[in-house]
Amino acid sequence: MKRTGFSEADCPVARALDAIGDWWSLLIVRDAFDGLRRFGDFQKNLGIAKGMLSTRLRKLVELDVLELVPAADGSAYQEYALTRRGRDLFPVIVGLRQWGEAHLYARGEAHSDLVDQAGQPVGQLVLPSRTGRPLTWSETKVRKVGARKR
Amino acid sequence: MKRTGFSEADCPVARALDAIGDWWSLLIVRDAFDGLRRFGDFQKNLGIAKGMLSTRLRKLVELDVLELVPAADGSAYQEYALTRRGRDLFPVIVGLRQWGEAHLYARGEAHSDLVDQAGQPVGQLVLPSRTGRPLTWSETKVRKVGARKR
DNA sequence: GCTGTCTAGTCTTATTTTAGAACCAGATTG
DNA sequence: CAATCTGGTTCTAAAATAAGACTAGACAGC
Repeated sequence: MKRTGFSEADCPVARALDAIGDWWSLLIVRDAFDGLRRFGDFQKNLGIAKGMLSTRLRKLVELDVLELVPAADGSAYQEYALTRRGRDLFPVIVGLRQWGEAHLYARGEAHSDLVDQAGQPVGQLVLPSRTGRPLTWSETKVRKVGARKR
Repeated sequence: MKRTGFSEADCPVARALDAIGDWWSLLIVRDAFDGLRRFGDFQKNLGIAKGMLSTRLRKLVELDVLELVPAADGSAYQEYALTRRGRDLFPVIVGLRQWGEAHLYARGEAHSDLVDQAGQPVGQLVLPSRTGRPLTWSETKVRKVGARKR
């Protein structure tokens, strides 16, 4: 049957997942953060079928997460570049990275790592309160503002 | 063909998406953060097919994101509770929520909102450097430590 | 400026996943 | 102790995915 959609949901989490919550989209965005920009580069790096990649890139462009720009090397080809909206996914990617790093690797198992410009490992993501105090999950709740459920 | 897997990937983002990056898992976890614990509650709230939910819950328990505990009301039923590993997904959910909120709603459109215990809206997720300075995407890079690609 | 190769796709097909409904066993309620 | 609620499992049709064959236009060498 047709896959369930959440593009109308009142919950931003549901809407976000509806937009980019499939197997490939966030991996494409991750690669874009790593500097990949060309169709062939994504295809080689991810090992994704070209048809899938084509569909996904088209959707990401439609969503204004990526945009088509003239190739940087002056050729007639085009490249996929992150938009502002795409760059705003940075915390999501980092969150997944830190969770995966913390819970999905055996001790000593090789994995890539996020570092700052000086090569120093970055800290953990922090959710600040309005006053700047770090908040944990148990100190927050979801307030329903809309009309419908959730 | 069988869906591609990334459980062996060197990149923690890929491994995390392999574990919880499907349409439903993160929505189930979101609901768990909102306090839902029973099969029927998830099923009603998400409108998910029971077969899907059953499969997803089993996988989340296997991954140790959720665990089965005796029902809080003393009945013979069981409930699904977030584990430590599940609670650590909080920043991921919040990241998706903030992105969705910022980019997927028209001005004034109703949506749910994350607030602290005093009812104050929370701030944006922050990625601090080791010294505590907030970092943007352009100030970080991925260091490859493993043997294989990415 | 012709030929071969590269890029960026589309199309086709087999297989897997999903949605939705029907069904069922054990627990709980009246 | 009969009806209903809870928490599933099983079945089927439709949709998504993977993988490879195919193609049009760009580009590079000669």
